[in-house]
Amino acid sequence: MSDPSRYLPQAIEERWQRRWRELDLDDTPDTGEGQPCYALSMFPYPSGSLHMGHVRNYVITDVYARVQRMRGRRVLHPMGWDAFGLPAENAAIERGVNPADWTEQNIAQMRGQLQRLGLSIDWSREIATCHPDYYRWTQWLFLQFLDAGLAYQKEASVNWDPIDQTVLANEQVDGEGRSWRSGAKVEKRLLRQWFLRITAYADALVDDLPALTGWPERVRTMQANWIGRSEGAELRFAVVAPGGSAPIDPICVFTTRPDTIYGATYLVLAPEHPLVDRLTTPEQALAVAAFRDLVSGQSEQDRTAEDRPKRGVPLGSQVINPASGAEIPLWIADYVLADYGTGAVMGVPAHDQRDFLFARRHELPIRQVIIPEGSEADTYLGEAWTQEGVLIESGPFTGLSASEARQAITDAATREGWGQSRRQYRLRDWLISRQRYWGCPIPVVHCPSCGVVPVPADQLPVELPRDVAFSGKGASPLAQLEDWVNVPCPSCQGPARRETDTMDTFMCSSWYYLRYSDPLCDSLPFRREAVDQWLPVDQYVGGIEHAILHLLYSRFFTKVLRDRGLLGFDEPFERLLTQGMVQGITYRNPHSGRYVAPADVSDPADPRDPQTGERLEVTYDKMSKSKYNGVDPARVIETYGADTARMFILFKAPPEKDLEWDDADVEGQFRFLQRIWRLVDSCLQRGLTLAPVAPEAAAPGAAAPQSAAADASAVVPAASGATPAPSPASETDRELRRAVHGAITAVQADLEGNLQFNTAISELMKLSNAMATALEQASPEVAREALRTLLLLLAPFAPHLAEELWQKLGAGADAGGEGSIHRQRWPVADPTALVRDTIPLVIQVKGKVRGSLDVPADADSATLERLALASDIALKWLEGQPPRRVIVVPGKLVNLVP
RNA sequence: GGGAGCGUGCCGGAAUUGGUAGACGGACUCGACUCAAAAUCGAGCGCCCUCGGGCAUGUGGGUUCGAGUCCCACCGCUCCCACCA
Repeated sequence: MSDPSRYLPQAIEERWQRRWRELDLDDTPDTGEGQPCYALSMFPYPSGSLHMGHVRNYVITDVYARVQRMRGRRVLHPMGWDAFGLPAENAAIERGVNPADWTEQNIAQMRGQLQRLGLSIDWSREIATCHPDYYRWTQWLFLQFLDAGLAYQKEASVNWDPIDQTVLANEQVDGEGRSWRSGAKVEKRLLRQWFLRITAYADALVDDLPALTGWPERVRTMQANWIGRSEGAELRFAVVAPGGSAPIDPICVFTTRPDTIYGATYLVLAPEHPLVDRLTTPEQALAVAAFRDLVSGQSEQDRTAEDRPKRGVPLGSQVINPASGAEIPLWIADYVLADYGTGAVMGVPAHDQRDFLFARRHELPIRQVIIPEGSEADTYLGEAWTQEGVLIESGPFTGLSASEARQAITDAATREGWGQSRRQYRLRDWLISRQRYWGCPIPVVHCPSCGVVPVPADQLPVELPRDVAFSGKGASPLAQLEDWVNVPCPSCQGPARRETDTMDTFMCSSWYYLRYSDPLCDSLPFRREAVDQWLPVDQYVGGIEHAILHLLYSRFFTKVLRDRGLLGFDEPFERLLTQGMVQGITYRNPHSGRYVAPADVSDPADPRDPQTGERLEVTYDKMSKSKYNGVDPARVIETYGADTARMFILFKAPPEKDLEWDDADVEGQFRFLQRIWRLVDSCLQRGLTLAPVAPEAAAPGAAAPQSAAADASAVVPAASGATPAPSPASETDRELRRAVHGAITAVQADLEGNLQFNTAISELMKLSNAMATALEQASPEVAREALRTLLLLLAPFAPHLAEELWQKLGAGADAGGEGSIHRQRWPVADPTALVRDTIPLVIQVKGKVRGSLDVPADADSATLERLALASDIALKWLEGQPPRRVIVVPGKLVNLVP
């Protein structure tokens, strides 16, 4: 028989998980009392195994959800699967398994692993993006975009991932030109692709960022940078038509510095600019062709490196500077990008460093038109002057400040018809088509006579055919399926072909949080009343890697659907927590660069390479197979239990910081739970138990509705469900009650605003330490109050242990689940318990702490000053001199300044 | 180059937002229990010291009765963007 005095998590966790499921404890109350609260984790890709990053993510959300439930709110806490994607297709190619089957198996396995963590998830709302009853609505939403003119096809130079054999969106290529998934260097290809017009919402996406005060500043800045709005002007330069040829439209440039127009001494086009051929003179044709060949052979990476020499060739034609009237030469250069602005730049060497370098290299004139205030024009410029200043040599604008001139010149251009102000964005439209099988089919048909025809809504979903041949090469496997591809046109019934590209999986994940509000709805993606009840998400938790990708796309979707009248809010996620990485201890031989598995390191205090005996370098790194530094959550749960894993991951670091996984620390966390177990056990041995709570006082929603006052402040007199305040007799009782109610106040503060689980748990430790010494001397009522409170505060963090001890102590009259600790109300602090008769008053002399004095808690400033001056401390440090100044901070300190 | 953030014991990290720096935990040391080990319990744990104290929150300055917290400069680290005109 197992020793009842020992904490054996394995013996209790599964039992409670089963019991809670029977009681439907985690069901979402769609109606009833209490404010709705939506707690959401970013849903996982079903890779087949849960890793520590998942555990951290879901535990954070779970604790949040559990606390909100105990505080009387109706909580939606769902889970689902971001189930389309390449790994399934690759498994099909490599091992011949069907992607759908592979995905289903992985989901089943991961669902089991999640359930072992004791997460309070409403599994009845589970979704998977690869199920037809989900992707039917992804397709329906795509058609909404199409209908709104926000989805279109165009031929464009796009990012091609040579490993995954598909195109990618700009957001999915990192700063080094690598695919976010495969890590391959992407290539540029000219292809006809589907885009969503996210740029139409660029202003809204930027302008609404400041209002997202519940988001980390960092994420907001990243999004603003990514959208990259800049204000400037579009200016038109007339072309001096090459001898006798037909007149050519003026060339547009975008500039943020119209004030420097008089300094424009040449104009550059991107080598790919469509006008290049027409503007090249016969003498320059060879040179231009050669240069364009050179550029097209370069990778994006080589081309955009900042420190490269700026190469280019003149086209032979001239344009007219619209402000000065000067004829200036036209060039092409590799430092001008075809897909930003107009693909054309006015060259102002004196006031743009790139233009400066280009002009020097190609001996183009450098004309200074802005000088620092109070200085004179330099005869020799060492570099471009890019800051503010005063205009010179600028016709009627000479003498204006640069900022005045920006406005004045733009106004003049508008008046005279050679330009106007313009906003430019770095953001490009979102490329959503993928040449892969395992994704949501794009629901359109290409008809030779009708063009692009949407599949009618009543024919959705366009289902993925199950049996296809996976080659992994070239076009989507769907294109090979003649039976599937050839369909009658929905419009004219003539022969037509289905679109064979599928959607970027980020399309599926851009609206899943909306579906959870109404997961079974089969007439719409969701009903307006359901989505408006639960959304926006109160607390969203996920990794920083989605700071731009998923979070930007989801904001875009929300705004479009709002404009279509499908929902009634502007932003999907009210508060966002970006949790840090979980890192594993990593051993590396600094000479060979080889990684060594922790299991092969015999002495962690002096880690040596088992082969060479060399000293190993120790770091904490993102867990990965190649570094042998992964920690398997299943193993941790088996060894220590889910409660320990949950507590550890929350305690070890603040949630948004990276967390260094260390088995020794996990051990320490287990010891804490064991101490609580023994604490309760010793109470039971002495016959101390808790009385069952009356069900009507316990059930959330059934109890008095959570009032605004109770929500806003922890420090209100005990409400329903709380024990009547015992009248403590002894000093021990008073101290214990102070510890208990101090803990309630502190934990409450840590869970409000910023979620500081680490300090909340340390408060629980302090309380349990205080109870360990005081419980036996305390009166039974006070001891019971302490026990009850400790377990209630512990319940969201260690749900199984808290429930087990709650029941052992007899607090749950477990009928219909009302007696579960997870149906109890969150404790409310009693402010009178925190009151003390005397407080320690710090005595400072000249700002240095010299001691402290016990003084009556309610003493006024004058009394405090008198007490301080009369103290031994003052006597000693003032050496009889009266202080020049006395600063009294009531309740805190007295500072004597001699 | 532009932007955001960070720097506190051996380590992870606290510090009511200007009021006793180092909460809580880990590691470590000593002690109790034990034949022994583990577990558990108790004590210690920033540095220096002549035991009165002195010095300490990356460095240097400033504001203040009082600065980890505010201001200026510098050093170092992390992340994002970057030939974006």
